[in-house]
Amino acid sequence: MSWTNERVELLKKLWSEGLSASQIAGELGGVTRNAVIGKVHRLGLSGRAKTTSSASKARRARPNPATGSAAPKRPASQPQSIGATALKADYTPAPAVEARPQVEPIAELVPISQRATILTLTERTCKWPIGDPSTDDFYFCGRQSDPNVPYCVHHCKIAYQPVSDRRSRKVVAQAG
DNA sequence: CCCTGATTCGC
DNA sequence: GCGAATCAGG
Repeated sequence: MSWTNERVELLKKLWSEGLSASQIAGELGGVTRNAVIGKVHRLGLSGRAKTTSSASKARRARPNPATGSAAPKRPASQPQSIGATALKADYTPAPAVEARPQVEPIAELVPISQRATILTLTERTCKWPIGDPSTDDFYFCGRQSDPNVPYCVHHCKIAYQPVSDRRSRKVVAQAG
């Protein structure tokens, strides 16, 4: 695949919305996350509003295996003011396939950076649905989970608790 | 191990 | 320009 105008526009859009490079690569198709990152840099889009995770620290790269000439290139650190585009994704995630467990108070404690959409779930991400699938406030917990279980440790506790326990837990949560 | 973005450099 | 390989970091 090549970087057509449309694909570049979509890349810009998704990148500005805060999607990760691998997620964007999945959306575009036919490219790897490396390709996406490379393109982002060539477009001068690097450095999003808030560094997603470890953006600010990685600075060194390959130690020149071929030439042996240890010539560090220019850091290329232009300020690159990014327009304050909305961080909120406006694509509508697919509705949950499985029956949706009750929304628990923990939902609001999921860090935004860890939340997942139906598109970003893997075997190792918590699939606990949060919010109403018919709205665009819907997402999945997205925390890391064991490959063998559908939920993170926290939601496993909720999902596999006896119903009576769950109720009392909820009452407490609502009261407080 | 999973993941993230950053960087270099052969093509 | 492109992107795999490689890096540093959570």
